[in-house]
Amino acid sequence: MARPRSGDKHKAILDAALRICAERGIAGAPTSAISKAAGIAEGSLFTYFKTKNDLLNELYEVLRTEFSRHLPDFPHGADARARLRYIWDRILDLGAAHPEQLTVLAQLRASGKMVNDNRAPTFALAEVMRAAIELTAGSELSDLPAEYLVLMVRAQTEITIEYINAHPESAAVCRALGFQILLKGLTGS
Amino acid sequence: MARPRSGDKHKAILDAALRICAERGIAGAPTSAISKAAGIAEGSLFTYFKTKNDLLNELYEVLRTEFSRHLPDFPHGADARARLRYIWDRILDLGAAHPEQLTVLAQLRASGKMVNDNRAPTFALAEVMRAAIELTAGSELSDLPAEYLVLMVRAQTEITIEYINAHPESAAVCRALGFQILLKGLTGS
Amino acid sequence: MARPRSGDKHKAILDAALRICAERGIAGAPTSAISKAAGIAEGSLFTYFKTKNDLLNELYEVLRTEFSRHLPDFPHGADARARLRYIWDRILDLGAAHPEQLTVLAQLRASGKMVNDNRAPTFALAEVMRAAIELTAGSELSDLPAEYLVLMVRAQTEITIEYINAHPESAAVCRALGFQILLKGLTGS
Amino acid sequence: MARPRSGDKHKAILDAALRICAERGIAGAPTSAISKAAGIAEGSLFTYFKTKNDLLNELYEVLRTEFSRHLPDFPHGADARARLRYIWDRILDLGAAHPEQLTVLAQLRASGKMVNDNRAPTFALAEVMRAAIELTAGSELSDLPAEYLVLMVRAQTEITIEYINAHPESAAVCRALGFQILLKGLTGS
DNA sequence: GATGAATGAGGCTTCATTCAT
DNA sequence: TATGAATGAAGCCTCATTCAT
Repeated sequence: MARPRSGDKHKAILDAALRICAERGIAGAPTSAISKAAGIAEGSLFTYFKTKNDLLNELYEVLRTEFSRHLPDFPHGADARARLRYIWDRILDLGAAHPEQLTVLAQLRASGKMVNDNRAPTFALAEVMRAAIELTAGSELSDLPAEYLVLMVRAQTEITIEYINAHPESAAVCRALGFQILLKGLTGS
Repeated sequence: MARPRSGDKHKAILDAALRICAERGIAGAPTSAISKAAGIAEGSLFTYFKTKNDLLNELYEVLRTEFSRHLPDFPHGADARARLRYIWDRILDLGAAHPEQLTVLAQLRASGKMVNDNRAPTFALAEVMRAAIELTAGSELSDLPAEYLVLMVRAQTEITIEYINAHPESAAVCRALGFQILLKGLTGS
Repeated sequence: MARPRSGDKHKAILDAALRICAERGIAGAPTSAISKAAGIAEGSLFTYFKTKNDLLNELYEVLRTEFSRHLPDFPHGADARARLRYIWDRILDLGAAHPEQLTVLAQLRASGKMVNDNRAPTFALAEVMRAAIELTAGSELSDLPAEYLVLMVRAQTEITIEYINAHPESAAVCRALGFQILLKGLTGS
Repeated sequence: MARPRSGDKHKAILDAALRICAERGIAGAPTSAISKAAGIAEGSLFTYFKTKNDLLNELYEVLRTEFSRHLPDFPHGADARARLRYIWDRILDLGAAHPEQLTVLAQLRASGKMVNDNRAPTFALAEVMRAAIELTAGSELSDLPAEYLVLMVRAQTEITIEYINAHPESAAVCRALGFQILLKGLTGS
């Protein structure tokens, strides 16, 4: 683990925090362990983040946001179903490749320490919302707040990932049929 | 002959733990605060629970289980839809009446400290599973593991409660249409 | 371990204390463990001994004294050498049979908590002193305080037991030659 | 770059531990008292010693070893009797000057918590052994394990110091005649 | 007398944060 | 800016002792 060059320390700390939190839980992630994993001195961490809580908040934001960066060939022109499916697949891919990211995201969300000052929705979230609105348009479901629908989609993907990680042999079925349930729920077909 | 170990005190500690954890998060719930809230001395807590973790585990079990106790007039004879709806309603009721219980349950689940030695499913969980199986019978969805379906229902109820607590004005819509989505997802109608 | 009959509780506690102290050291011998080992309730211990320190002091006294009870056929008429040898042998016997007793005695002595209100010497100690005085009579060594000689004999037996317990194969040599050293030291022959 | 870990502080802690243990016994030496006596914060103690037991072990090693450092003009060329006498005198000197060191050493030895991973014998111990071997050579006593003889010499010095500290007026006699006993024991003359 | 729950003062240790170097 | 020693407030837990039953 080469010591990262000076400008990247900020990122190195976030990476280290992610790793440690994933391995040992937020409660088991002292700043000392994080700075060690980041290859810096204990005190240096506080040059980059004023408090541990600031670090955690930024980590939360990064994790929340980062996903949207990995949607290069999003099918902008396709229909709502296809666009939702695309995001569904990418999230499941991420869940398989980096389960820690989602684990930690969930832990941070549950910790009740996140500031959450009505941040801008990420690209993915915005797209999920658009798709959900389109899919429910015209039916009674259009009475539902769009944010509620977004929460629902997120919950569905999260438990699908959780289940797949615990039972990898069911990955294919859950991916396919999990989406089908989601879609039928929203469209009735 | 001696002062008997008090069942009340046992319960008082669990109640206090629930309250403190709900208010300040698990991490912000020192045993000192819990015992104080329970009206006992710091050391006494350890007469009833050998370690803090034991207390948390028992709290988890209680919360997990307790819900099933409040289903007096469960419609055993009704069809799957009605039975699922009954449970859906009761959970939402609980979420409205005691949001802490579900908050803390989620926190404990996320903490990764629960022993979870393949405990028997609660009555409610078992019924959800039965209903889900009946509802998906005959369709492709019957290929899905029943546990996955249960996770899904739980996730759906949780986010519904979360949303309602944040936006009480949408309570009615979310309760009705949230269930409709769930049902359509499972049955396609 | 049958619960001892009421009158023997005092002794049961002392026995238990001896056992626990030997196994886990004085520091690792909480009153709770002692009372449990004695088959009584935690609080009952304090019916028999006002404080833990009192118990320890009495245990000390018992251990110190008890040895003298097991000298039934002490050769009162024999010469100093034979009498000293008799005691030497009996102490080594005890050290082999009940190493805990001496271990704990040493620990208690080192703890610095013993009251030690110039207690009467035990029979054995008194005999050691008489023998030592006789053996050194007429030589320069008679200038030494008799108590010093007693300490010396005790030290010699203690380390002999310690060594034998650690290296049982040397038991015979140490017993024989250890005594020879002691005797030559005192008499020069 | 940072405040360097201070060798002084390391030593100050050991000194403080020695002092407190001597005054109040190991059991009466909380880390809080030690750090206070060392003039540092409670937490700082653990910068220098990972656990209290580590501190105690190192203290033990220091005490065990340190004595050998104060034998500047050891008479390497002299005969066994003279060399043994030299060490005997130095130990008694130490016992008079720093009785705590030997008290605590004995306490630590008795505590049963020392790691004692077959450490190299100190210079003094090695010399005692050599002298004892020379002195007993040719007699039956040469059948005795050398370690036993070392234990014996140590025991003899310890009780001599103990007695002298309790009865300073006998210092001269005990020093002279105590050694004479030791020597006669080993050589028979 | 016997019981064991109750007490609360400490004990050891961890940790976020500060600050001298 | 980087470092890591220093800090001291908690945190969890143990334990001698008391006291209601």
